[in-house]
Amino acid sequence: MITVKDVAKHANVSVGTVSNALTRRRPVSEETRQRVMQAIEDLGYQPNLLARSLIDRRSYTLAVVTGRLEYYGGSRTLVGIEGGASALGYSVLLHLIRRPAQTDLPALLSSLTSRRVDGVIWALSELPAQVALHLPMIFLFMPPHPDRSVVTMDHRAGAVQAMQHLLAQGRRTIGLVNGPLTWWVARERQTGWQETLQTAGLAADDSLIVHGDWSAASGEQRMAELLARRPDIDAVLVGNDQMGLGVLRKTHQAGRRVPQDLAVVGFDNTPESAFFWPALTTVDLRHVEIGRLAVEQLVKMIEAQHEGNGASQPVTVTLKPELIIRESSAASA
Amino acid sequence: MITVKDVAKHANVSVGTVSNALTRRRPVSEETRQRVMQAIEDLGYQPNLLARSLIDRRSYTLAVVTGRLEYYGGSRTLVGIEGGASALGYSVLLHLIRRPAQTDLPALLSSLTSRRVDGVIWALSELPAQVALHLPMIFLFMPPHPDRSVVTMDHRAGAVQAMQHLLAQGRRTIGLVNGPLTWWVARERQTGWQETLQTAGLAADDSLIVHGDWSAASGEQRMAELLARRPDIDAVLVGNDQMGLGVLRKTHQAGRRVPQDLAVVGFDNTPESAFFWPALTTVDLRHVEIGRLAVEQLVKMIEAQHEGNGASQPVTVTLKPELIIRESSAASA
DNA sequence: GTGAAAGCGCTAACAC
DNA sequence: GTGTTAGCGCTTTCAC
Repeated sequence: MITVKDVAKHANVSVGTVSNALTRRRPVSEETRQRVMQAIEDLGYQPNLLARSLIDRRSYTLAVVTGRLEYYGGSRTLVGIEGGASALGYSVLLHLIRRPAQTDLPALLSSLTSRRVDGVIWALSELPAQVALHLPMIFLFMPPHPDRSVVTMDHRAGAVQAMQHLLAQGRRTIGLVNGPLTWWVARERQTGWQETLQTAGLAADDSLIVHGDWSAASGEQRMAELLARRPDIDAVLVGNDQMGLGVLRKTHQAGRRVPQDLAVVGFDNTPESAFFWPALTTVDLRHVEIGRLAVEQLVKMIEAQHEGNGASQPVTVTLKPELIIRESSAASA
Repeated sequence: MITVKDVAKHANVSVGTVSNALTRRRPVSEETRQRVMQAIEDLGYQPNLLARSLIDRRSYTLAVVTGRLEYYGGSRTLVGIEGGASALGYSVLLHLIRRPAQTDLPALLSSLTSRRVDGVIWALSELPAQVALHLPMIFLFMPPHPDRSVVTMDHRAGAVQAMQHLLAQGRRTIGLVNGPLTWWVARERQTGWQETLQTAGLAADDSLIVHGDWSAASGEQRMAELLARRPDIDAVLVGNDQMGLGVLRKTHQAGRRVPQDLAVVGFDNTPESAFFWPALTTVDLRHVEIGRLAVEQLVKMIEAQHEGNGASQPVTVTLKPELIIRESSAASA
């Protein structure tokens, strides 16, 4: 492995000059710069970023801790994070947590600080017991909190939008195929569903609610139960598009037409949802933007801390979702 | 930030002893070990892995270079890679390449060596112009090659399996909705399609082939064209499940029943495919296993190199896919 | 078994 | 502008 020393010798300069030529932190005469560059070229020198990090006390690395990539939201958010990070000159260290409950979260966190990551994006609804205070962190998929920097989406508003749309289409008995209530987003959407019904003077009865696990499989199963219990429903709000797929399938099997007999609205706006049968009306959750915003916010915090301004004030950013109207929620025949 | 020095002082030992107590590379008396551990606890010491890496000349970090996560295969493979890596004590540095053609691949590679990653998993069909020879690398989504270590899937065999199944169900005029032929996997599957037809004494006419871009949208469009040109088809082999979704939708719109009038088989075995209408027969590509195997192979290469055995011989691992039979390919009525 | 000192590859501070 | 040297936090000789 070839080092600054070799380059310095080859270019007939000192190691300090090589460093200066490379980082431009101090001026170097154009002529020697050329010579250094030539030497670097000749020797195929690759600076050791680890050594530099040791001095700079920063690694230009961000860690992202997230859950199962099969959830569309998590996967898209990761895309946004990676894009934002590489645009800002940071690398991304990826940690996928399959079973948060069985995972030693504090140990993970200390492994991250050992690797001297500059910041962490915590995209997992489970929180680590205690957070290293000096490490800049952004939390996703979580309610706003005064002590934490959070980038989040107004899921409740999304549910309200979807419900108002269904009401406007003449629907009156609207079921809810939700995800598990252990998820904050699921609780928020349920509140939105409930509030809208109550405001409209309609019953938000518990018998209208079932809970899946976000999978298409569970959507199908839970929809069967809902249909058996409340055959009178004329619409369903579904926690995500994947469950929406299962709901559509079960509805067909039950001999009901969508949207004539039953309207369906999902969440996520996956690319596939436009090609379901019929095309699914859905709430776009702007996952990629969330990821990008999270990185930008995090990098701001890192820079601030590095300028010596100490830990910055927690910040909350809340995005509004967008309703995408397609065939599955057209007015009843 | 607190260092070995602080710990040493606090425990009344030398820094060397702290290091030995921590890494167990050299024996330390039980009594002093306890004292050191206590000091670490007291001070909340976090060893700096960067400094350690500088000496060890290894970072226990793997880089994965891959494309768009919206492709199911890429996303699942990443899950396998991360799982394998963390099981073996390695971290994963993620690089998502949106536009391979516009990306400076050699620059990316040298940034990786600058970060002193121990190895690279190249899960991108585009190759970097020249590869640093000393850096262990595994290539995915690529044909076997004598100079490269490749972990791959026998896509041709997958296509053959699917085609033989369709023939066994009595289908005779089988279209192909493929991905772009710029992708090796698409070329392989097309060869499998063609060979099976020819072996069966059936025409593998070009008019039976259309090419989408792997999206559901393109599946729908291309299927429309295929149906217009060859209304006589009684089955289609589709390059992936997402396009399969579009194909199903267009087929319904055209008033054809699946599977009675037309059988459909996809590739990938996405969880959703079992909930398409009707449930989609598909070829499982075992993406997670590919990722896991790739990491295991890579780590072997890294260890070998680190033991001083020099660069190891290139290895090729080829997995066989598995056909998952569902409703969409049942025998014609 | 433990301490002192050298050194991994680099940048920063201080000379000139 | 450039060279020299100390030192980032750690491991690893080499003494004892």
